[in-house]
Amino acid sequence: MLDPQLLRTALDTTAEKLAHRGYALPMEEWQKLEAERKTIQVETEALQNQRTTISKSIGQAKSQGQDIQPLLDEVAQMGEQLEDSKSRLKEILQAMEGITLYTPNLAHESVPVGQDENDNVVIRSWGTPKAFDFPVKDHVALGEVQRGLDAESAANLSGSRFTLLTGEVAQMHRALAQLMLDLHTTQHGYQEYYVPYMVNAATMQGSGQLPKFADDAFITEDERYLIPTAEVPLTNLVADTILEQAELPVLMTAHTPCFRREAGSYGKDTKGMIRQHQFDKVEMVQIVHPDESYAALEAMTGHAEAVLQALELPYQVMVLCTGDMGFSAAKTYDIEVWLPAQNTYREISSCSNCTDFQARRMQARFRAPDVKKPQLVHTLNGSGLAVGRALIAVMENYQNADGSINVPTALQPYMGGKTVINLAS
RNA sequence: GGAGAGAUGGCAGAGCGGUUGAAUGCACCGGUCUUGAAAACCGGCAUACGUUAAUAGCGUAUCCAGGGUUCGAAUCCCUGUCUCUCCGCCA
Repeated sequence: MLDPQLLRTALDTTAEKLAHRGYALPMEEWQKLEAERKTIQVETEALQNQRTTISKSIGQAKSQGQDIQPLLDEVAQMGEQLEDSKSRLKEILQAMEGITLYTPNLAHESVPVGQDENDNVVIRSWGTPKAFDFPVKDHVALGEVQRGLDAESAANLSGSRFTLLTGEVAQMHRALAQLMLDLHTTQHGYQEYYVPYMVNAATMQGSGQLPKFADDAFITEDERYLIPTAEVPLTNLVADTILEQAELPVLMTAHTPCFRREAGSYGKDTKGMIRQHQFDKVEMVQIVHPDESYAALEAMTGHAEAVLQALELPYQVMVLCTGDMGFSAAKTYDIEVWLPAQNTYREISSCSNCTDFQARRMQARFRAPDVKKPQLVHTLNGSGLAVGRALIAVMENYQNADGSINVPTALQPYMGGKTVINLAS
């Protein structure tokens, strides 16, 4: 949620900034509502004040044994007017909330203005794609050779966009998640969490998934949502709390499955396990002082990169343009890993500074020693990394001509010292 | 799943439907005293929104949440959520 003051005092420039993100702020409607809100709210509060005053004097008169009938008559007239005024105010406030809850965050000034993913900008790259002297297989083919990746069985069990992993491929998937968690907890200062995979609507709204993106989430019969990312439960841990400044920053990480409807992505990445309804991810979340959030974004992006460097996988870092950023983000870096079979870089991590946008929705604040008023914290989240895609990247980048797969050095301790997966022989 | 109890300020804990934003204690902050500290004493100590130049005043809201009764609700009624105790079941 944006600062409502911004919409009152700087409506034009705010609307312009939002337009860069492809969001058209309904300015006229907003201004009309705001003008009416002002009048009605002042009126309602004045009426409320009058009634309270009279009610109190009724109490006094009664205790002194005086006749209260004249006072009752006086207040009787006000009742209806107050009710009307109240309900009108409620309508207006709801209508205004209907606008603010659907309005995305403002982009940071350093974010390039652009339409879509074609306008994202490469910031840096790391590593050199390996030159193969044989035709490379994609992860689907490699999975077949290793008898470890089975889309058909998963489809029989569940439908499309699910994957079944077996044997050493499943083990490597698990090993990757372990490596990531260990790296973040021992090297980067994050505390590990185990979190609920189902959350309520208020939690989904706090981090920005609801109400606008309800179609993207799976919902249970009792109206709980399967988490689309651990960002949702982790970030909401500070909802409705006031932290001491000394407690900041809070660094949290969790390995969870993520569930996404992928509505609107029909026909995209239908082959293989690039885009699934269920995938594992190690997530990083930071709760920081507002002055620190952009430095924290750089650091967090580095934490995600560290995983790829440990796995010795070539990648590039992109800054997303205004038109391609997520709803809650003010600035986002995507990290793309090299996939030789696709001969391109594919997203494996996304790190965002959400500034005070989620904090305002959740009422997550901190108290500075010298400032009386609690202030909103800034929140960040980043994948570190998507485990399924990391598995794909390792399989494809570490493949041999016979379809066997070398185990990256960093991963070997997590796989009982195995140096190669080779079920083909 | 069955039976019962409960939810009040940072914490503990009062609160016959009437001037209660809410007693009291602890914690915390400031002061007096002290060489310093402790103790004692004095004072202060919520959040949001509105109005406003104002982080000044004033107003409104908030005693789990949402409805209702009433001139008036922390207090009464209904629904929901959560917590605790006992029984059952269970990884």
